Amino acid sequence: MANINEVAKAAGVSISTVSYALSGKRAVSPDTRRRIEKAVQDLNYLPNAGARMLAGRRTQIFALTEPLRKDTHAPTHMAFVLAASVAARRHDYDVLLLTEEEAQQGMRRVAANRLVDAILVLDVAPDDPRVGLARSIASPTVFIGVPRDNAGLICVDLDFEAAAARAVDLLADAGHTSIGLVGQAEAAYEKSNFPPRVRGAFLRRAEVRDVEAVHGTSGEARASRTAARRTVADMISRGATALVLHTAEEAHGSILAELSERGLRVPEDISVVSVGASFDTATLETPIDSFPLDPQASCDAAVDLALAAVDGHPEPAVHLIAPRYHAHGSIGPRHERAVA
Amino acid sequence: MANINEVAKAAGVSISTVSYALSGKRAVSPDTRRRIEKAVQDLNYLPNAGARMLAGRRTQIFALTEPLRKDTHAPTHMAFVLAASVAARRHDYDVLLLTEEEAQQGMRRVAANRLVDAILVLDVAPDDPRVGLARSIASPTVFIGVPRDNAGLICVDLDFEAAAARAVDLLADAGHTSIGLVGQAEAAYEKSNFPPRVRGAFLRRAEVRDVEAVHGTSGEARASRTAARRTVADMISRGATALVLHTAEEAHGSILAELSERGLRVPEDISVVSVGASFDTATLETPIDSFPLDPQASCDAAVDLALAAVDGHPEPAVHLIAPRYHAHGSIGPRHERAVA
DNA sequence: AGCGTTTAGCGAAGCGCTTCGATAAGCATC
DNA sequence: GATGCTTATCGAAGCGCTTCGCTAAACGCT
Repeated sequence: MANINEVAKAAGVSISTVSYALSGKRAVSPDTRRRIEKAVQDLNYLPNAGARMLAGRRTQIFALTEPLRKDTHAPTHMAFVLAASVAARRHDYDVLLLTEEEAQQGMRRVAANRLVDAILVLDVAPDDPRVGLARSIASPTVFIGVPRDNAGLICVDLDFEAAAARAVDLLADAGHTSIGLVGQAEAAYEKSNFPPRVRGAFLRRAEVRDVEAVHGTSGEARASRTAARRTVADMISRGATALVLHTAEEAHGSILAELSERGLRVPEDISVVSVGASFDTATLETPIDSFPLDPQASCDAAVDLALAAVDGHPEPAVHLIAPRYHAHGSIGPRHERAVA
Repeated sequence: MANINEVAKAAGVSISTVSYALSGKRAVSPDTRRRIEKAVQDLNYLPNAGARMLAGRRTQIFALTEPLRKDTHAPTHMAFVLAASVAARRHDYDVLLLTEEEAQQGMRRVAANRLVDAILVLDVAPDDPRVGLARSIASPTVFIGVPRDNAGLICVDLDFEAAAARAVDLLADAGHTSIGLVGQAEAAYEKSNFPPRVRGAFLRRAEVRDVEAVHGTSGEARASRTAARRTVADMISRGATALVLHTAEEAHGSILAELSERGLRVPEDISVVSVGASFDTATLETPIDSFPLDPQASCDAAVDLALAAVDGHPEPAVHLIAPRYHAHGSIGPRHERAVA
């Protein structure tokens, strides 16, 4: 309610001194600073957001676009939204939500509006319409995910290729010579950007390591328990002694159930490692080694890039985040066994 | 990029005329209006958000607080966030996210800040700390959910009591004399505001209709498949011929599985109706009649109330939304049958 | 003592809008 | 033709801040 004028009066200084004391952009004597700080406390002063936007060049707001697709995994998405908000707040930024239908028109609006300093794009599709939009608007835009055509864009993502390759390496190092990748539903390979990246890297690395590799999906249009189980059963009958999982939590569950029903113990009879999971694989029925999705790391990086872009140092490039490995004892040496 | 000055120049009028033409707050001649509209189009003009906030009294932004609890059901929550955003946009409002940890301090901040015109509070707990906060800040605050102490607050919620009572009525009208309510996990009766309301209304209405009623939960700390199935099994063995479900989607699924495993057909052998579901009960294995949660209706109402409060007509009261009934043929007349 | 240099603070000009009078023109009235 | 109403438009003040440029005072040098 109080404004800078009242603070200035209370502290016995001019408003410009108050402004400089608060922003730190010019030196203010320790004594004066203390008087101003006291006045700020006493009056419970916070600078008016609108005035700040108008006079300063910043709005201290990022826009965050919601997913375009209806079938986005809600908990994962929430984790990203949360991580983005927290990262933004650490830099004194707020987050404005641009939802689905409004995402595109909204991006245009808040950019022209000068309502936000930058836009963060979540849940990026391979051919995302927001790519073209980003190129045509004034606001710096950071993609959390990598569209196919990313020339000139600022993108951040987990390095799925590296994660998949390291998963293969771990298994190959343990002596496995036949590895299965249980991937997402087939439809996801069209609509989302990382499933194909995981698959590609998996197959390439298997080739390099000279291990037999098969890829199977966990459903057609959408992931299903039965499809995932069928895929696993098939892989096992074909001699796979290790599995890389790139599926949702439910599918992880049913895959582990399938293994246990076949009397296969992890890691004694079969090794399992998860890639790009959005949940905690340690709390599964059988804890699973994992290169998880890292919303926080991604969003932290995205916010840093957004800030840099706001400051006029845009770094148009794909910034990949090194995957982190969480070991939970689900990888073991290969043992000969009868096919279950 | 263009500002009101350039528009005024292009249209050959003063800036105040442009402002009045766009806001419609004073009459502008049709001819002038057309020239201004053309200039706006040509220059792709949108009024600067900061300037508008400062000069006008509105920011055209609502804050939306995220849930405080970690165990909130993500898809349901997303539905509310989405519905709130859409409702807000219909009135030319944007939505600013205040997440968990920041929810309380953030409410204070954006209120003092004048960053938002009103605050919408989601996922309200019975003893929500945001209640006291709401009373102490300047921003109008609308609760989507009903805290225990709601004196002087503006609250919106589905009328859970009415839904539960109507569910009982439907079943009693169909001739059922023993009804079970499968509720949420026990912990939810402390942490959330509506489970106890549903249970209370269920029991009271059963009393009025003179039918036998039992209430069971679907878990302790958190809902579990097995607990839900056990509760159902118990109810059936005690002679229940109808069930009211107030559980999550997964529990609905396992309850239906339990029924089908016992050879009980819906609605021939047992009637089922769902209350307060956040998902579509028509797409379950067996479609179930439902009085669903209605994020859209709730959020529409919340936004209307927020707008009224911004305009200085606050309506401190609990506004209950009449439940809507979706029939899918899961209620039938009572038939004698042997206990399964 | 006289000089330049740094330091701390002030005043004022905007940022781009909204909104309050004021005014001029158009029209009807007597 | 003077009077009073409308109607359409304009000018200017002001929203609360940031920031530029300036001025004193204080300081250090020779």
